Amino acid sequence: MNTERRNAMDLLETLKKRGFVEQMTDEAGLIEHLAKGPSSVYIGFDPTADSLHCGSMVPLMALAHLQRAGHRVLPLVGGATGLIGDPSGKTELRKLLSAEQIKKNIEGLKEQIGRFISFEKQDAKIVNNADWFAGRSYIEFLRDVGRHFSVNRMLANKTYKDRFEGENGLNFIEFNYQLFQAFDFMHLYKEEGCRIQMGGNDQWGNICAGVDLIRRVLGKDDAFAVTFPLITTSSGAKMGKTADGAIWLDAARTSPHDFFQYWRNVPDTDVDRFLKLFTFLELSEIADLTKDGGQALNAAKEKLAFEVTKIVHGEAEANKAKSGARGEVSAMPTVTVNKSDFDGDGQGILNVFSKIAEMAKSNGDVRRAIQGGGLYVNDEKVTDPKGSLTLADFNDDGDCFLRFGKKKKKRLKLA
RNA sequence: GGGUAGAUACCGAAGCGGUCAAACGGGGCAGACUGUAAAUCUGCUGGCUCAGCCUUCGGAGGUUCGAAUCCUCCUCUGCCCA
Repeated sequence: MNTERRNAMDLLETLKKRGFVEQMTDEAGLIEHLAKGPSSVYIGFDPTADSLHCGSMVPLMALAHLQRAGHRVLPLVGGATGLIGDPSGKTELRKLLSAEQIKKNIEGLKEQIGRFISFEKQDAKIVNNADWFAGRSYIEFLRDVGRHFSVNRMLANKTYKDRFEGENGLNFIEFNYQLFQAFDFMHLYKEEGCRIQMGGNDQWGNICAGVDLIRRVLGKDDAFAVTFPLITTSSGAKMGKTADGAIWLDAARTSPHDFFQYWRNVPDTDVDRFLKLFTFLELSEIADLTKDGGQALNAAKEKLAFEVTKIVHGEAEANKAKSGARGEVSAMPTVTVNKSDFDGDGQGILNVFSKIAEMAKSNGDVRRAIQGGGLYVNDEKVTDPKGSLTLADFNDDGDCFLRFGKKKKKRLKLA
C-alpha cells in the first residue's frame, strides 16, 4: 500500500473516530480519490443570521481537519439559496430574508469561518452561490437542471415527504431548494474541481441529488457525499441551543465568558464526544482526560471549554474565561460604574441586578431570585428586594461582587 | 374562487361571558443534594414604583356592568372542493 493511500484512509478513519461521519457514498471510491492527491471539499452555510451558532461548529471543524490534511476547502455561503430557505429538518416555512439582510449576514459569516480555517494559502476560498445564480434565467435552469429531477422521487425523499404530509405544507419555492443545491455542487465540480460535499445528515438527500446530477449531466462518478450526524446533547436538545437562545460564535452575542461556561457545564455523557468533535486534541489525549470518569471529568470539561473557546475567541480570551470561571477576581466579567451613582442612597438592588449588571431579565426576575434565596452581594444573601447598594458595599479596591444563583457572577467596579 | 377548521404566554396545549395573568405538560430559573455533571425533591416562571397597579389570549372595531370567551370585518395557516 502506498503512502498516499494510507494517508487517505487515515484521514477518513480519523473523521470517523472523532464522530464526524454519519453516512457517505462510495467509501472505497472516496479513498481512491483522496489518495490521488489534494482534493476540494465544499460545505454550505446558510446566511440566515449574521453569526453562526455552535451547531455550525461541526462542519467548520470538519473543514479544518480536511484543510490540515492538505485538502482544499470551499465554504459556501448561500447568498442565493438563503433567499429560499432550506426546508430540510424544518417543520414550517422559513421566513424569507431580504437580499440586503443576507448580504450583511454573509459578511459576518466570512469572518467567523476564518477562525476555523486559514485563508492565507490558496487552499481555501469562500464561494457564494449568488455569484452563479444571479445571471441565470429560469427557463435555462429548468431546461438544463430541472429535467433531471423526478418529482416522484423527490416526493419520496424524507425531507419533502414529511413536509408534504405534515401540517404546515410545503410550498413551491422550497421544493426547488434541492435543485439549487445540486446545481451548486455541479458548478463547483466544474469550476473549482470540487469533488466532495459534506453537510448535516438532514442534507443527505440534497447532497446526493448533486452527486446524481453530476453523473447525469457530466457523466462523472467521482463526486462524493459525506454527512455529519445531527449533534444533540445527551438530553436530546439540539446542540448549542439554550432557552435564552443559541450559543453564538459572535462575541457580541455570546460573550467569551458565557461561551466558555456553556462548554464547562456540558453533561458528563457528552464530554468525550465533544472533545473529539470540537477540539483538535489528539485522540489519545482525549482518552486520557476522560478515562477516570466521575468527578475527574471536571478537568476534562475545563479543557474542553478552554480549547473550544481558544478556537473561537483566541487564546487570550480563553485564558481569561478560564480564570473567570475559577473565580479569579481579575478575570471576572466586570461592569464599570460611576462612583456618583452610588453616593448617598445608592441604587436599588433590583435595578443593580437587572439594569446595571444585566444579570436578570427584569426586576421580577431579581425578586424571584431573592425569594428563592439565590441572590448574593459580596457573598451575603440578599433578603430584601427594597434594599439598595451603596458605596459601603464596595471594598477598598472599588469592587462589589454580585451573584445570581451559583454560576452567574459579576463584579461592579467603581470608575 | 367555494367550503371548513384553526390562530392562546418560550414551546405544546386547556379554557368557550365574570371566580383568568389564564389549567396541564415540556423547557427554563432558583433552592436542597452534588462534582459548575446527571437523577431526584421543592418553589418560581408577563411587566411595574409589587399585599396595589398596568399590559397580554392573530389584527381592527362592536355588543355587554363585565370578553381569551359573543358579533362584524381583516390578516395568516391547515384540510376538502374547483
